[in-house]
Amino acid sequence: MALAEAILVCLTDRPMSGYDLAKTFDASIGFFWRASHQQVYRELARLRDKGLVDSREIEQSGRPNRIIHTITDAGEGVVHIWSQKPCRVPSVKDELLVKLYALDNVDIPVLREQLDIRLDQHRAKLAAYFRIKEKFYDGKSLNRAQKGKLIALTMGISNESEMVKTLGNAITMLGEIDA
Amino acid sequence: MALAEAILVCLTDRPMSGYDLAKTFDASIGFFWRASHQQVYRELARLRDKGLVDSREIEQSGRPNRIIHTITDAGEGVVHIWSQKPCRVPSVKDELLVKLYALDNVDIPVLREQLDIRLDQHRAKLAAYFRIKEKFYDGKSLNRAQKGKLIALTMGISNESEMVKTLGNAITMLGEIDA
DNA sequence: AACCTATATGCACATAATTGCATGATATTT
DNA sequence: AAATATCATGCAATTATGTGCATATAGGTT
Repeated sequence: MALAEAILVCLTDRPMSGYDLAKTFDASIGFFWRASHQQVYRELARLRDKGLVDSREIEQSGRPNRIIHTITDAGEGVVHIWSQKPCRVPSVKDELLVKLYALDNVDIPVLREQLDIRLDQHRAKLAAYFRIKEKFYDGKSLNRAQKGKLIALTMGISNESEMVKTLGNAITMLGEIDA
Repeated sequence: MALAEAILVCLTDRPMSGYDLAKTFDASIGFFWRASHQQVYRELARLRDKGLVDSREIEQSGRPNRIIHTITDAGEGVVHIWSQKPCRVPSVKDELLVKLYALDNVDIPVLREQLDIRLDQHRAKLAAYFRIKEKFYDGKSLNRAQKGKLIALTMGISNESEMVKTLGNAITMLGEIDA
C-alpha cells in the first residue's frame, strides 16, 4: 500500500499529528491520494509499530493531547526504496461512466442531473487548484520540492479542465439522443 | 459496491458465464470499472444467493462446464434503483502524482523513467480506444445503448489524450529542474 | 518432450477501505 | 439556550480488493 508512503512523505516536510495529517489528506496530498482520518490513524499505529515514525504525546489543556509523529531514518529508507519501485496504474472505478455505458437501463433526465453534479464538482476542484496555484506558486521563486508540487498541481489543473470540457460534450451528446 | 451493478448491467445485454464476464472486465466495461476474475466469481456467487441472477450449468466435454448467468427481474430492479442513486466521486489514488508531490525525496532520472512508462500506457490505451471506435462506432447508425457506450468511449479518448499531453509537459518541466 | 495458452471455475488468506460509533472540551453561530 | 464547528484520538464491524494457489483438458509452440 502506498498510504504508508504518502504519510511518510508528508512527515519528511515536518513532524505532524494524526489530526494534521488527516487535514493534509483532505487537501494538498489528498488531491493525489485520498484517505480518511480513520485510515490515517490506523496506518500511523502500524508505522509506529514498525519503527518508521517516532510518536510522542504533547500535553495540552482544554483539549485532547496531541501525538506528534516524526519520521525516523528507517522511515526515510522506506520512502527511498518506494520511490525507486515502479508505480502501479491507478485502478479506474467510475460509476458515472458505467451508467453511460449502461444507457439502455438508465433514465436519461436522471443521468443528466448526475452529469451536471459531476461537472460542478470538477469546476469546484479546478477553482480550488487555481487558488492554490496563485497563492503559493505564481511569481514565486521555487525550490525543488515546490517545483515538484507545482508539476503535480499543473497536471491536476489540466485533468480537471479537460474533465469540465469533456463532461460538457457528454451532456450535449446525451441531449441529442431522442431529440 | 457497484461491482454487482456493473455485472448486472453486462448481463442485461446477454446471459454470460463468469469467464465471459471476466473477459468483459478486462476490456469494454473494464475501461470504466476494473475487476479481476476472482472478484467477478465471488460477486456472481453473491448475486446468485440474492436471487439477482439465475445460474445454470451447461455440460461440456473436454473442458470444464460453463455456468451461464441470466439476470432476473429482481436483478433488473436493482439496476433500476442504482441508476437513480447519485454517483460516488471516484477516489483518486495515483502513486506517480504522489512521487511528483514528494520530489525532494525522489531520484529524478528514476521518476522520469516512471513518467515515460506511464506515458506509454496512456498511448496504448488511447490507441485501443481508437481501434474500438473505428471498428464499432464510426459511420454506423447507432441505437440508444450504443450511443451511451460511444459517449463513455469518447470521454475515455479525451481523458487519455489529455493525459498524454499533460505527461509530456510534466516530463519537460521535470527536465528543466537543475538544468 | 517440455512448455505455454486458452478454456473454466473457485477457495483461502491477507490487506485495505468504509461506515458508524465514542469521547469530551472550547468557541462560534443561530 | 441550543446547535454546530473545531480540536483530537481511536475502536469495531463490515465490505472490498488483491495475491496466490488448485484443478483439468485441448491444442499449439520451441
